Amino acid sequence: MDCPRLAGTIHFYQFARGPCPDMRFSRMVSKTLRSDPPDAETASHRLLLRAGLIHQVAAGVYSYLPLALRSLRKIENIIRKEMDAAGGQELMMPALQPEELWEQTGRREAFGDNMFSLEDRRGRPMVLAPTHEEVITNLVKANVQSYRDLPLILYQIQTKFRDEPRPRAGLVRVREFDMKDAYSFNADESSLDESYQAMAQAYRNIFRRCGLPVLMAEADSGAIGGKDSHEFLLATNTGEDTVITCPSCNYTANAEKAESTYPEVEAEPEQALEEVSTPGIKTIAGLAEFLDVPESKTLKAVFYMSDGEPVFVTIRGDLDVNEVKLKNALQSHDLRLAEDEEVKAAGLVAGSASAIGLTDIKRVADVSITSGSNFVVGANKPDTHFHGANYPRDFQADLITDIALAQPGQLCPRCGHVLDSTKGIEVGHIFKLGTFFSEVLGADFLDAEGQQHPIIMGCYGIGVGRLLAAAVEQNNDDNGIVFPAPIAPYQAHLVGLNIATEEVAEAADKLYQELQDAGIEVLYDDREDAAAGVKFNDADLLGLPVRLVVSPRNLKAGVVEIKGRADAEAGSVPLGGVEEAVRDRLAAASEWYLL
RNA sequence: CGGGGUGUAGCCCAGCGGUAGGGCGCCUGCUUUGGGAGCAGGAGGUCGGGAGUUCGAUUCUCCCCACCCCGACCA
Repeated sequence: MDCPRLAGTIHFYQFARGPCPDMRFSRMVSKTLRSDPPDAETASHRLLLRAGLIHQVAAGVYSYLPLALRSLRKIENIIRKEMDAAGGQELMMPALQPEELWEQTGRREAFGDNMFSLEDRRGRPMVLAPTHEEVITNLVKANVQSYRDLPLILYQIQTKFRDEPRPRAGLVRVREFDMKDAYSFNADESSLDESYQAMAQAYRNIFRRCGLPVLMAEADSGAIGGKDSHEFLLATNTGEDTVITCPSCNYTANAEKAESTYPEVEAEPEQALEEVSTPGIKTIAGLAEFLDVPESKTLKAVFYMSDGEPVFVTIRGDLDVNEVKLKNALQSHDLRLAEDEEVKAAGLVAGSASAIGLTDIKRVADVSITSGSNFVVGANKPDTHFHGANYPRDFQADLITDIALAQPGQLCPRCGHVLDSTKGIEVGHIFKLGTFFSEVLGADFLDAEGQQHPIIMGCYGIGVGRLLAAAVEQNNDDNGIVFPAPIAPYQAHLVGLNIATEEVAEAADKLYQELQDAGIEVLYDDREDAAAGVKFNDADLLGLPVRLVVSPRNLKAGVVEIKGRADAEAGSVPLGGVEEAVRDRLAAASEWYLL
């Protein structure tokens, strides 16, 4: 059908109002799906596809349709404002980069198959960048020579590429994605800390202004780099990460990093080491039951391969190994569970192994083994265990440190309260990098005394597309998305019922125009051939914050129906008062995050 | 990379050794309009790709590819 406001004026709208003009439903490219896409299992994947926001091109590669793009732009603009307010300068760096650049820092090998690579026409190896530390460090190296040029915070919002082993859950883990990455450059540690704190505060502001409650969690800082690292996560049922939280003192940490304490096992007089027959017992649970001892009175043996070397790990039976902590403790590049043949080759008896008598293999133990006594441990022969094993009398380790996985129900390391846990999607990560990149690439500055130092760096990322997915994951109901108002593609969904009748068409068109003139973003369902039920269901599915209904019934009463997406019941307002009512609704919906 | 699953119309799916069907959507007309309407007519398919078996393969066999889920992986 005709679209008078668009006909012949496409260019005007593109320039006057950005790439996405206000929209009539009948002209919108995307279609809503009547049924759930069968392959999409998580809520955000299902709803983003079904509502017509995204379209899959390949595994982990999506097109973003106009509705999604509007939402992404809103998120980006919130990010821009906060980054600028924190002193950031926006720039843009290339996604296409020479592979050589990555070889200089050793990260070509570190990223391995996770990096997309290609050749240009001259056969020169190129990569698609997964992140931009190399490029930005060189850029700063060329532009900064003095402490007077520091500190500096630079950021970009750009497409990143990572050839993930397993893309999943729609926009949650993809191979091409929109990301904001920022980098700080400082002359000393306290200045780095100031930049880090400024970014942390900017992040809190960003998520609040997006209408999204966020968890800021202590995080593992990984192979490269410094002391501090925090993740920002949205709590969702389907998150990839587990966060340990303390309801009392607000200690919050990724389970990869989290510490915990657990009740001390009562110390007993040491008993003699005594062999017991345990036929067919291979697990801690089975052992504890068979011998009628608590699991905390047993020791668990786990076998790993660390950079090709077998490692024997001992931990108290009621605890589990945190592989990230173990990897860090070993300074290992590649850590994995040992396979059966490797266990046999090392002369170990799976199910009945212990450190007793072991000397020709690297032994790591969790600190938990030092606080208990008279443990049940493996006897290093089949179907046999020892009773009364004690550290260090009966066994030792080459390295004893905290390698235990924190679990809900254990106690907070700060205040002793019982810990809780939640699943979440990581949407941001901030990080003190230190001088790794500036040293390798020679980004130095002269201090006030004329001394040369490597610039101290930090990096700060937000996954924009993933934030959209996480927002939908966190905000939906049986009927569809419930968009937080600040990142909704449009603020209002104007539905015309019986729109073929002249009075309704006139009134709805007029209202559409008035709302736009008032600066309210409106999606106008002007379809003549869609039944009322279709329109209501589509409105619920898209989940815009405010729904307005113009119909013969409402017109007769001189009103327009108004309903917030999250409201149970609709209300009505006089025709003249719609704009104000919409503003009230939007303001009410955003009360908490505008505080 | 290991395990499991799926590829048939824009979407969801059925089917079968004899050359393809339903629902939704789409087009035309009529009728209808407050929570996924009705009637009539119509368009739309290299049945993921290749090879093999067969008189004949969408169907059986083998190989490959793509996608989904679980795991590994995720500075």
